[in-house]
Amino acid sequence: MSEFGAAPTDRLRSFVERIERLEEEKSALAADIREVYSEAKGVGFDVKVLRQIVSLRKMDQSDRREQEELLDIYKRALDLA
Amino acid sequence: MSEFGAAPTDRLRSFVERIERLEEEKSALAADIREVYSEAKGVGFDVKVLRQIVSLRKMDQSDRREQEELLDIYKRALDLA
Amino acid sequence: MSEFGAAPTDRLRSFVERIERLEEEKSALAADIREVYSEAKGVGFDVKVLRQIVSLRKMDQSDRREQEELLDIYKRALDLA
Amino acid sequence: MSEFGAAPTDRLRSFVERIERLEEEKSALAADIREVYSEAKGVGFDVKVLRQIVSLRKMDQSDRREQEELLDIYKRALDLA
DNA sequence: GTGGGTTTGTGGCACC
DNA sequence: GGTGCCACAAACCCAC
Repeated sequence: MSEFGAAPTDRLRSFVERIERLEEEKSALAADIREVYSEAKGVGFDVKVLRQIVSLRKMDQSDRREQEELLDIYKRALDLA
Repeated sequence: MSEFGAAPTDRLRSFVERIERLEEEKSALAADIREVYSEAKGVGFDVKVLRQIVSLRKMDQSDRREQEELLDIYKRALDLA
Repeated sequence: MSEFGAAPTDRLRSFVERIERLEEEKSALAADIREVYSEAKGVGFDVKVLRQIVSLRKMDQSDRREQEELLDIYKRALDLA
Repeated sequence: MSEFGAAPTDRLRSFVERIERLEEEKSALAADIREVYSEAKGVGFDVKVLRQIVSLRKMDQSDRREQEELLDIYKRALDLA
């Protein structure tokens, strides 16, 4: 069973720890975001709709238009409009 | 057709922008993480294996905790806790 | 370390196996569904929009109206309409 | 504002209905599974622990496979495969 | 462009 | 009754 020498092992450990540290920070931010949604909900905003808004604003405008237009066509075809 | 007044609109915008800012930071961290993997790859480590390592180190904790919890539940169920 | 007697152990095993069997069937159906989407895509339909349609049809009509109306209000407030 | 002709509309409707039928069956199975858990609970088993058991039995396979794959990758990396 | 993996969103569930 | 949690399913993204 081959194995790494001391130097590669140290480098490996270093990479892993850097990643773990960054992922910890990322998790903390995710928690912050959940908290903001929760706060918004607390003053009466609808969280689900809020998420839709954020998602829409993230989309390129022309893509959004296209998507909405396509949905409309499908909806009309199925009498859902 | 109802709509928001000026104050709720401002609050809404504020929430949305706070969320967007946090998500931006989160995305930046995700990019950082990708970069570390890329750097590791650059010195010869296998990214996929590296990801598995990180994942295993993360799992080892939660699995053990789960396991302990499971044991605890059994013990309590049998009045041995 | 306490443990179950023979009868409870059998019952437990029976429950677990029933669940596993049902989950297997559920997975098979999930695969079927993916296949239908794939087939629809193959003849030119947009899968994402298709999913939206299915989702909308699942919603109660009045709920759907409400949701859409609410989204509209938020969109107008943020000049996304 | 474009829209579908009669034939594409029929095809669309057909796809949607096939999906809805399959999803109905899937939901029914999900309900069955919930019912089995409920029944198990009714005779004194702990549902949460039961879920963990099912999950562990499922994981035992995939984890072992993952583990073997990981080993394989290492071996190939070291020209031992 | 396709597949895998990660992440996000939804729904059921228990607790309060 | 509602709120937080957790598990599952869907969407997204990257790498190939």
